[in-house]
Amino acid sequence: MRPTLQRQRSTGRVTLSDVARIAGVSPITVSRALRGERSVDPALVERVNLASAQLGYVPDPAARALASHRSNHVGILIPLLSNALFVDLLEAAQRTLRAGGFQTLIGVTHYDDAQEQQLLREQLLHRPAGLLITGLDHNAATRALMAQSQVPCVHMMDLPSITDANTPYCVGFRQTDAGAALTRLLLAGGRRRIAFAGAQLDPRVMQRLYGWRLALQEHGLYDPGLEWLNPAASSLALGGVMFEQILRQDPPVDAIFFCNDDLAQGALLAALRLGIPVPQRMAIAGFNDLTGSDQMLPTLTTVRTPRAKIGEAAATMLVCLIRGEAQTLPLVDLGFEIVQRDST
Amino acid sequence: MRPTLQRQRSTGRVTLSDVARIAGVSPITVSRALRGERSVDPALVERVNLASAQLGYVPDPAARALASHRSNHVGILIPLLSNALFVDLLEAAQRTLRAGGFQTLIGVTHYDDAQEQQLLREQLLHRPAGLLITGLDHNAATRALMAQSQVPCVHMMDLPSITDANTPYCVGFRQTDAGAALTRLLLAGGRRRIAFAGAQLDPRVMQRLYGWRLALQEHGLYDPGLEWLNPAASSLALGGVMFEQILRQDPPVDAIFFCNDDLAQGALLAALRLGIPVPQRMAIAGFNDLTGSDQMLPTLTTVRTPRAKIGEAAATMLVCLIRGEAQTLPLVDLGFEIVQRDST
DNA sequence: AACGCTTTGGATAGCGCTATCTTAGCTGCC
DNA sequence: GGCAGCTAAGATAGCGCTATCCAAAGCGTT
Repeated sequence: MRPTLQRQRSTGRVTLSDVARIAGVSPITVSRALRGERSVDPALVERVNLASAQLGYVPDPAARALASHRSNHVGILIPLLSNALFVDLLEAAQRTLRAGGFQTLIGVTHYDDAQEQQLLREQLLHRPAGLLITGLDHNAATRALMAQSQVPCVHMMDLPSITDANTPYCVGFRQTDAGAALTRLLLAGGRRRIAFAGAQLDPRVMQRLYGWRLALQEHGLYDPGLEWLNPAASSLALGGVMFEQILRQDPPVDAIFFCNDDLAQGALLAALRLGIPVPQRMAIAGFNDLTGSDQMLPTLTTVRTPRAKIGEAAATMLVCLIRGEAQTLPLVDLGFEIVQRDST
Repeated sequence: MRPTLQRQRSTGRVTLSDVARIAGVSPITVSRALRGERSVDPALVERVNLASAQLGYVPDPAARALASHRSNHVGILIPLLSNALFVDLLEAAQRTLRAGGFQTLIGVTHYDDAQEQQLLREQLLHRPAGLLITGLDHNAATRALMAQSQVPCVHMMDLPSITDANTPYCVGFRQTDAGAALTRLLLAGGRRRIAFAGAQLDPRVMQRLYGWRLALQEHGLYDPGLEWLNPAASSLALGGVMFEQILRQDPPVDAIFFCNDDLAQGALLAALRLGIPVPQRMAIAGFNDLTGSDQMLPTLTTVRTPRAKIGEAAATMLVCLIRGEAQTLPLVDLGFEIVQRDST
């Protein structure tokens, strides 16, 4: 003979039903009142809020996810954590999502398609409310997973070159334009043999490369020999190595556009080590305006990219999509800013 | 008249029951077979695995969490993402946890107790299987939350100075010893007025400070005026500023121990800018051996900290705790390594 | 007055799993 | 041989929510 029949497996947790009992309404009304779903009599909403606050009720995310087939998770996929660029993106996005009541699931793809797909699969298991993903180029399997899942998705950093009816939601800036703008600055400074030094060779680097190419072609100064591409990961050390290589090129190069600031910083340090005067013998420019670029000797000319803004805007857009609120344009271009310093 | 009565709200998902039907056993047996719980006839396990593979069954984490009161989430709390130290820690931990089938929830506390508590609270809502937390000092409310939740927890980076019966699980190294060891290296190099430059002033910085103090006191060279502490966040720029301040101190300082490599790197750049010869006029040492320290001019003497190993070992230990497997010692000391380069 | 239409609250029935209890079968032991 | 003592499989009952259907009430229309 059991002592209590009502509470067989009580876990001590405050549930919706407890709130309903105190508020004197049915559980489903509490559910609707707290979610703001449908229209509920304001007086009842008030009573529910009171009861909920009184009991310290907090909804159970697992139960919600099970019943509604949607969790409060948002999956974020970024290529690396070792590049400060993505860390800034991530932090801004996470802060914004958290304010909206979402938990983020972070996946680091290391620029590996198979990894990306696997991470996405794991995130989708949790039936996320939304997805935030870096870049626009993903392999067919990944795209199929996203499409099948029906989960709202915002892409960060890149913008598509052509826009049509089914343009995905994107927040970023035009990498190609930024690459061309920086190159034009170097040209305006009188440089004629401007090398492009790229590492990692992800899609964004390639777009900067195209921008550089375009700007040089405009002036009839393009030479394929000026393209220095290395698929290895970007780093200070690699920047130094590439600098030494490019320095030896003949006919001599008079400026280098490094695809990322860490490479450029490494090049500046190598120049110091070798006693090469920058910018006299060689102008050096980077990309992203990472930490330390304003501290280098000489200070580094670069492109300031609005990565924190991108993270925030993408998260804000995603929250709107999830809530089904009025949509702005699917494309948000946050631009970039050339920062001219002493290295050019 | 409904066409089918069996499947009223079918979601198309492959469920445990589907697997059970194919395997010819009851759903609960499938559950047990897949989790390896209790003893299930090997022949049945085989049949279940076959059926499961055939249907492509994947358990629903939300349903599991709801029924068992435990999710496959692991909460990770770290202070910052802007310090490469924590990024390395995080990546290693996340990789290890993912391999064990766990999803990580990442919280960035920004060294703010209230934030930390709030983040922990949000993570606990998801009934995590475990927690990974940076450091040992947390305020009473945070500690109470962790204790109440009964969730296994491993602390990263620091080790407690005294160990007793209820020592928490910790993986790290002795910050104090590392601070003292680096200071002794400077002393062995003939330096007599060694300043300590600290920023952020988190517990680990303070422990390095104590180590520095101990080493100087051993030689009767301790002087409170040599302590330069700034609560601002660590950065290259701040390192430059602190270097200039310390440079003007009288009687003159002949070596500076910076609590983190970014400060030391900033100092090296400032020295270049000001034409101060390093290490002749001033020896400079850092901490953590971050990216770029081996590229600086001169290259930076520092302490290499095993952060990736710590992340991995802590995650491994946590997985053991979660699974209730045989436990190693609660304390794992992974040591550190002095890296002597040209700046001292 | 009868009819549809909209609005709002509630009853019901799960979501897909696992905790818990029960039962069937199989020892061993006097 | 009968019964405690165990083991392995299954039946049952939720975990804490929300989707869906239903009913009652309000209200304008012809």
